[in-house]
Amino acid sequence: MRYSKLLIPTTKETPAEAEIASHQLLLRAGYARKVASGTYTYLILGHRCLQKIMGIVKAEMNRADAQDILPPILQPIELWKKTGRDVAYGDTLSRHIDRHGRTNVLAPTAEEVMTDLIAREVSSYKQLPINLYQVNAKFRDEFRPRFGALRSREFIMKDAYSFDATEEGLDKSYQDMHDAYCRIFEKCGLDYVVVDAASGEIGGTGSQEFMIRCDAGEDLILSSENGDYAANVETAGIGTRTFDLGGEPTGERDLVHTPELKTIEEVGKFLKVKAPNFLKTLVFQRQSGGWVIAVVRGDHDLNENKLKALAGQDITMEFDLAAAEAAGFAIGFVGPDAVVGKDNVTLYVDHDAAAAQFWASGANQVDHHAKHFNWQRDVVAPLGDDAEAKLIVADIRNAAAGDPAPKNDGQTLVETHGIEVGHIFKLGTKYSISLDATFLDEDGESHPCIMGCYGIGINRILAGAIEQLHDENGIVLPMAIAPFEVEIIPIGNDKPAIQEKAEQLYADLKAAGVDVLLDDRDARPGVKFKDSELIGIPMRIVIGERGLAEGKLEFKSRTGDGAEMIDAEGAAEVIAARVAALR
RNA sequence: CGGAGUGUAGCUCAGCUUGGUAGAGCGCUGCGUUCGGGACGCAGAGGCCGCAGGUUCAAAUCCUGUCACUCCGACCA
Repeated sequence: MRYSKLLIPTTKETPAEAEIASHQLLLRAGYARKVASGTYTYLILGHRCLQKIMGIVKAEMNRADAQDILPPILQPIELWKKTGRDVAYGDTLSRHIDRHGRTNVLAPTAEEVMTDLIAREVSSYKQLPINLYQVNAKFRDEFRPRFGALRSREFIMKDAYSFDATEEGLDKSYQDMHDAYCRIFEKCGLDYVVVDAASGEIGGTGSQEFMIRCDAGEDLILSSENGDYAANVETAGIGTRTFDLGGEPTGERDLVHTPELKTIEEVGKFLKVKAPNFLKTLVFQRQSGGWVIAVVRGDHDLNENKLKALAGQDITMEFDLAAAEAAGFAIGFVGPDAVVGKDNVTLYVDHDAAAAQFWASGANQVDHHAKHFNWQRDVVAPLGDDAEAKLIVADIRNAAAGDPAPKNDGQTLVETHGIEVGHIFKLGTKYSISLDATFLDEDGESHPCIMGCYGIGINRILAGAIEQLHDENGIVLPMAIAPFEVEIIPIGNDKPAIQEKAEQLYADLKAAGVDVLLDDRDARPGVKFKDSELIGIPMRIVIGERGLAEGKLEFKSRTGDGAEMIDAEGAAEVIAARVAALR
């Protein structure tokens, strides 16, 4: 295509609204423009990129025998009521009432409509397994869209849904998708990592995320130093740790008046106690009755997934304050010994909080904290025979850098940030049961389909690629996903020989199947060079008077340092071969 | 939804404290010079100072409300 005909509004200045590199560069390089918070128009460069990514994704999905279909974005809410996700999704689910008063939703994902299709059309095990996918706009009314294409309200997602007759079938479908995803991200030229993930409310037995490593990523990844283990902090385990609840007190309990001080930071400053010497005590109410107290060290964060896995899913921190007070909890000032003397309360303590050392904690009195808390004296002894049932030491916190790796292989966990670009789940039968997607087996018995779902954020790949691959001059996209593969820059618009050579090379490269951009603008060379680097075209051919006099063209790779002179004669073939080698 | 901040030319911003005819740089248009790393000169176009009230002889500037956007947090597949 000809640069002069395209809308590529590059800017020298960085737009004030963009904080992170990918957002800034998407705007500066003229890839996209914002329409409203969390919604963007992708211009020619951005759109071509997205199409390249979609092409790779579709090719690999098709290769894995998944089929590309096109369900509607606007869906009747009745489908969502069947699975209860009209409620579970909350306000993130965008609703719309049509002229007849029917409520529709803008689909944030497509389990319902896909499963419903299978329920209607598939009835025999002979038709399974089957894998349906779409690449389509998705809408999530995020509380807080941010970071440009990283978290937008409207975005393009590839989502696939597998339906199997057996668990073994699901395992295979899942593994096939896992392998396809690896190929996709490799083809896109990205540094990615597969991590264990929490399957959360969606349920199921297995879940992995595909992360692009970069500092701007919203997710925290914990991995062992040798890479044998990697997991999202939501689910990352911790290796074996020791604990000791039996040590001697460090001193008499010392009550301190700490009015209006609630956070560890505030109280710590006031008491001159560092966070690792604090016990953080959190109270949960069990919906079926009773209470759960969780204790972690002040510098650690509770992991609700882990706690719920141990204590039950029906516990919540959103309880009525009056009820908590009635039960004897001085919310904001609770200490571990709040368990003493109460029925129907269970205490969960993280290993690192279960130590015999100096502790400061809440004092179980409004506006008071206590120094010299001691497990043996203040909790274990008073509980007596109840201790075994009511005091449980377990891993209930987020893993952090420096923790032992879960495999207990001597490795230590390190933290990195990542952008989640893909997520695969073993769903099981949750959706097939509620939408009645059943099949008859060989014996004529009816069973719900066993499902998996597999998502890829197309826009996030673009944003993540830019985040990962850019330099001080602009975007540096890999050949496979760049909007154009080669850019031709003629120097000297008034020189017929140069014009002619540029036109000829442009035509030859197009004929050779190369995506080529000809910068035919009447602009100074410096402007063309700067724009070329900013928009990140992988290969650049400069046609200038000096080189042409010797029958040469200048070839430069966006990633390489120097330029190289190549023969003008037969240049198209040489360049086309180099492009092909990097696709 | 809680906290913080910003809305002035297409973009980046100054002006606001102390009210008195709307500013700069970049970009854009025309002419000329220039032409291998974001050129230069001259001449121009372009703003209801987010919106609505209020105070005042007079509001970009002070007050109230409102909307939008950004960041931190919470939430979330």
